Amino acid sequence: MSPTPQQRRASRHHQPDPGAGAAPARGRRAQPITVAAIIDAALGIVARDGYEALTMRRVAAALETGPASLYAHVVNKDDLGELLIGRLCTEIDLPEPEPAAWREQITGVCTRMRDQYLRYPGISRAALAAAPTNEDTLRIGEGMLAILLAGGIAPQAAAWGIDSLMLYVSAYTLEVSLLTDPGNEWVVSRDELLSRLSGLPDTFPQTKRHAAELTAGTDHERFDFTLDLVLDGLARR
Amino acid sequence: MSPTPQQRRASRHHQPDPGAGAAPARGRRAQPITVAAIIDAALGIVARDGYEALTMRRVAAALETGPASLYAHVVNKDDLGELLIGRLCTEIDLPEPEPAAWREQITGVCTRMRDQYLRYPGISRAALAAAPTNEDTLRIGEGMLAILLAGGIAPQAAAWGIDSLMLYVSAYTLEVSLLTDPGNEWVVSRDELLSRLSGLPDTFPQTKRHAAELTAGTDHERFDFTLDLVLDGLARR
DNA sequence: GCTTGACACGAACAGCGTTCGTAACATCGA
DNA sequence: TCGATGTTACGAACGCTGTTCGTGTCAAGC
Repeated sequence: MSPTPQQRRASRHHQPDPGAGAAPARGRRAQPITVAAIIDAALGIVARDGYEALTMRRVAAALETGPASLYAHVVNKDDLGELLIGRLCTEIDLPEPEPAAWREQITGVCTRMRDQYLRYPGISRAALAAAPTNEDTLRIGEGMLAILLAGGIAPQAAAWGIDSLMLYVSAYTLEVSLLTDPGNEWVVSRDELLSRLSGLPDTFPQTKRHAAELTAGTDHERFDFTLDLVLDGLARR
Repeated sequence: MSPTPQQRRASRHHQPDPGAGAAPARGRRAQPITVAAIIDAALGIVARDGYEALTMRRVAAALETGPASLYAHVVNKDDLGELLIGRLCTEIDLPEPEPAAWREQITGVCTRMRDQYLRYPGISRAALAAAPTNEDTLRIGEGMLAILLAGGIAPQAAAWGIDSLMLYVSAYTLEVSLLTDPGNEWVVSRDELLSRLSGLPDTFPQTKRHAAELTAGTDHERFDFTLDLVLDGLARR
């Protein structure tokens, strides 16, 4: 028998599984249901309608089947989320460490992760939930660790720094996704936001005075700013 | 009539509402249903069973009523989440800025937020979703802004720094909540994690070599490390 | 006493994740 | 060639969710 979804998941986390054998796949469909096909269908839904709209039933419908059929390939919905993150991480390629260019290399990886996540609005939710033993995310960690170490960062600072950076990328992209979601009632233009801050009561003196700075930042200026902040700190340790 | 939940929410965001008048509350219950009572009941559930277990039906049951009754006081579940975050933010007191002690003051506020969030596992999910115009979270922003400005940080750096810090606090607490959730299948001791990292294939050389550093950090050492990193960076601009 | 209007809530709807039992097929041994 | 075997696919159902609608029930105003 081919591995059960449970075994698949366990091996993705390098955990021994109370296992069984394996055998070739069989079936009677024109296009058999596979994990890869499920991931493809799911990513399509997330790209079009956001992570909130991702349901087992919709994935099944996209595959022209019923929801029950998915559970032969996927443990549950959380598992599917993890698989999606895994796929996204696999598509990120990591540069060979160049000691002199460690900052640019790290920024590059983070930026690629950011853009990858933003293509699938809200998927960072799954990234935040993904366990630290997932092999695909560990691959990114390995790559970033190699870059930082090559750049001369001390191992402990590098380890914790990577953690902070990946956490920040996930949180930032999740926030951006929520704030630009057209289904969100509170999405608001910069001008509107600025006028609301200026209209605050006098118990918010600093916020009113610096509303311009608080609402500043086009594109991903805020993102770059924070990355620089953290990398500056790492470089100095 | 007392304000509809919609009007309440709008005013919390300083948005004009297409309003109506107001009138004293009436009812025929021993203990009338109020927004405050709903928040209390909801926080009790989250504290005990986590944010995932927060259900309109459970909140209603705690108030000895049916779910429909809540919708006279709360717009929907997202609104309830925002109210919870608002309550938590209200309970955080902000120090009078002391220019010489700005670092300690900022760290103090972030730490209090962290501990507050951690008391209600998973609630940071709602914090990440909360709109940037919510008055209660703006209050924290105002307080931190005042501290940073008093400490001599440039307004733009202060504004973006606050953003990063609050985002990090939410993300960090969310991660910690998920990783220590006893219902989580992947929660694992430090020793177990370390042995899994060491058992990785040879395509993970750095991860295997520095498994100790990657799994290091008791209590909130990682949290303090990142805060220091960001504050160092802010101080230098 | 009667009307008015705000509050509370029972019942229901559509949709969700997940499980169970069964039907349909490919392969293998005889 | 013909079952027997084991695997895949899936219809139907369960229990739960957020939310809405219509009705009941009380306090206040005339």
